[in-house]
Amino acid sequence: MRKRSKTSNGQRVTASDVAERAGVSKWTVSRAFTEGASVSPQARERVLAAAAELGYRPNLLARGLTKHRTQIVGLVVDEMDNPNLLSLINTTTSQLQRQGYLAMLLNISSEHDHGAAISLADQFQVDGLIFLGTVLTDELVHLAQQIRHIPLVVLYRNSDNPNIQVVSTDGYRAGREIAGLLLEQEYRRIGYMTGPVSGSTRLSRLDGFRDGLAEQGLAVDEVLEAGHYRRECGFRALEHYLATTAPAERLEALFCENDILAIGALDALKARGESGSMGIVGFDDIKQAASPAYALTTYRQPLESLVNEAIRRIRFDEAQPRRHLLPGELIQRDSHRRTN
Amino acid sequence: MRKRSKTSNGQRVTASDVAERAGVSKWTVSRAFTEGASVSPQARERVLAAAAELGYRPNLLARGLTKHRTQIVGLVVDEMDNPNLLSLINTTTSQLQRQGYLAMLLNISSEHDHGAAISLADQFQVDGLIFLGTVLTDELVHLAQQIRHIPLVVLYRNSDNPNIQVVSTDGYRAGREIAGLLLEQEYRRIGYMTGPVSGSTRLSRLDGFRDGLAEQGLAVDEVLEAGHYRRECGFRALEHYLATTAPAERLEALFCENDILAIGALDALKARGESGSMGIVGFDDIKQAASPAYALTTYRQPLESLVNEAIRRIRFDEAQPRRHLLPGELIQRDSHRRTN
DNA sequence: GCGGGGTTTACAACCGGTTGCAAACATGAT
DNA sequence: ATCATGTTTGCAACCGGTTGTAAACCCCGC
Repeated sequence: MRKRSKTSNGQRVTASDVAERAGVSKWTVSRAFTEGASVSPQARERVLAAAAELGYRPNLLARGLTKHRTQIVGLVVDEMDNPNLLSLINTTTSQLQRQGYLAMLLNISSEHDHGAAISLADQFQVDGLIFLGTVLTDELVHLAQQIRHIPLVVLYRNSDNPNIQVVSTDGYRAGREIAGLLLEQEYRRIGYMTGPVSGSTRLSRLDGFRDGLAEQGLAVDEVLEAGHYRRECGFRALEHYLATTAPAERLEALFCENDILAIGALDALKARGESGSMGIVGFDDIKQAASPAYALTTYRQPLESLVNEAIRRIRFDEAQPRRHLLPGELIQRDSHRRTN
Repeated sequence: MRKRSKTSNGQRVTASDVAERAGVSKWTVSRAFTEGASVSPQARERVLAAAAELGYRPNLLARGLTKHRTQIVGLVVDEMDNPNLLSLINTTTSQLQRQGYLAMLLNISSEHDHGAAISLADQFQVDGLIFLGTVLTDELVHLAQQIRHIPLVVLYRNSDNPNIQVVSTDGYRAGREIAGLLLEQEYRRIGYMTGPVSGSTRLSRLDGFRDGLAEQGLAVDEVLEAGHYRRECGFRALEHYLATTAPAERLEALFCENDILAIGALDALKARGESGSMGIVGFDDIKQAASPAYALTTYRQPLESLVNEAIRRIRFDEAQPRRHLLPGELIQRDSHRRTN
């Protein structure tokens, strides 16, 4: 038995096969598939027809080899236990696909393979790397930068490393907008609930919030520390606060760093039968936020735009690293309003 | 300015560069990097040294082109809103990476690109496709099978399509084991809580459970329908049951299809101050299950083994499609025991 | 009928590896 | 010293595309 005769019995249909079928040479086939190439309309027509009949689909490895561009983006992901991450992965990948890119998932969360994974991605000639909600160690950045000149983008997070591209939601602006919203409601005693203290995510958001309040001569009265981005943590933090603070002295409104925390907070109010006694605002606009049980007022990050911007930066590999902050959208539901 | 002189100034270090440095020919370099090739130890030594000095890393596109194997596995994912999926993606990708594979994430959840995504994966010559918790339409299977001969594996789910490889936890066996556990506790009135009725996942689990109980002459007394795999749904389902059933007639034990539901159920008991009045068993062993607040007895799926089996099937492309069911592990904590 | 300008197309070389083949070499037995 | 055997190594060809160049072609005006 022979090994795959070129034309007929072999599984793979190559450009040469199409060429033969269409009565042209394989170079013409290649040109027929590239946008601005000089091919006569009728030649292209014939090629495309032949390709369709034979079910030809170009081998992207071969193409990548010559073009030095693969349309693959490495998605470096950490913290695989953060449920919020899933929605980020979701929008990122689907947006990438829509733009003709494919995502190679590099899971950094387990053990020490940080270097190995990135190196592997490099060997596959990825067009760029997107870091998704990763705690981006300097080691990691260094690693990625020295390997080859791969465009790096940190998405959704704010890295303070100045050598790296950042595409993220403008937290400062969001904080201000939310401050404005709460001031409209004429709250005076206003608080903030924070998750893990590490994230620089928090900083800009809280800064903007502070500055927004300050414009009206107000300040953040109380910062509640929830510890983690988990419903129970938000629940307990507010529960504890309510239990230890006299009603007259309580906060009138609370901006939570995160929808998860906000929902915990709403649950805590409900559990004490005090729903509506405190205006609550979250951040992210997760699915549950829209449920009528919560009707959580929150701030939606412009996920699609963020991804597209990241892709743009990979595609054109902007010269000097710069952070790009996009505004999100305030989603007004009911939870920020007084109802009693 | 010239375009990348081959050896020195060009970014990319190729096998030829290494060859020159090591004083051998590039073919020897290639052989030094393949496992069972015939190369003299000292030649390999020199090549490896030169490669290390130059920072050579083989171009995997080129390798894939000739070897017809890429070490890339397409991970077809749907239902991107199922939080359980994240942990599946996590273990799957990290296990793949550990085995030298890379995962290309194909997000099917949005719109109509089912075909496009799979076709794209094919063009990248993926070694196989793994369907992860996907509602696997026949159209999808057909599509994937006709394109090229790509090994397909459905992971974690039980497809009833006989033309397709399935690697999954043995739900029937799990059901029996759990039945056995509950019988050991001498419960008589035993129930089952189900999520969406569609999944064939459920069937085998419930079948095994039924058969296990039947061995002792018992049956499933009550099937509670929670609707979705969400905590609130489990909560409400049990809450409603408790509210409408006289204490004397209540179930003594309840096997929930899912830890999420089980946790909802535990919360419902707690909310009524009846914690410990009903033995609860879940399925999956999610993180929360281990928390002392729940101490949920559950059944852990052998995730690593499942992935490895899937990889094995992709690598060796088993001839006839067959389903492969692996046993999981019963995790006994406290929630299945009587405490009052 | 011929030469000039613009398109199309064929060709060769290449991207960066792998692999079958045969020559070169080393080894040990006779 | 000779030969059979086994191991290394160099070479050419190839994987399936792309791209620069040069030849072939077309249309047109002179």
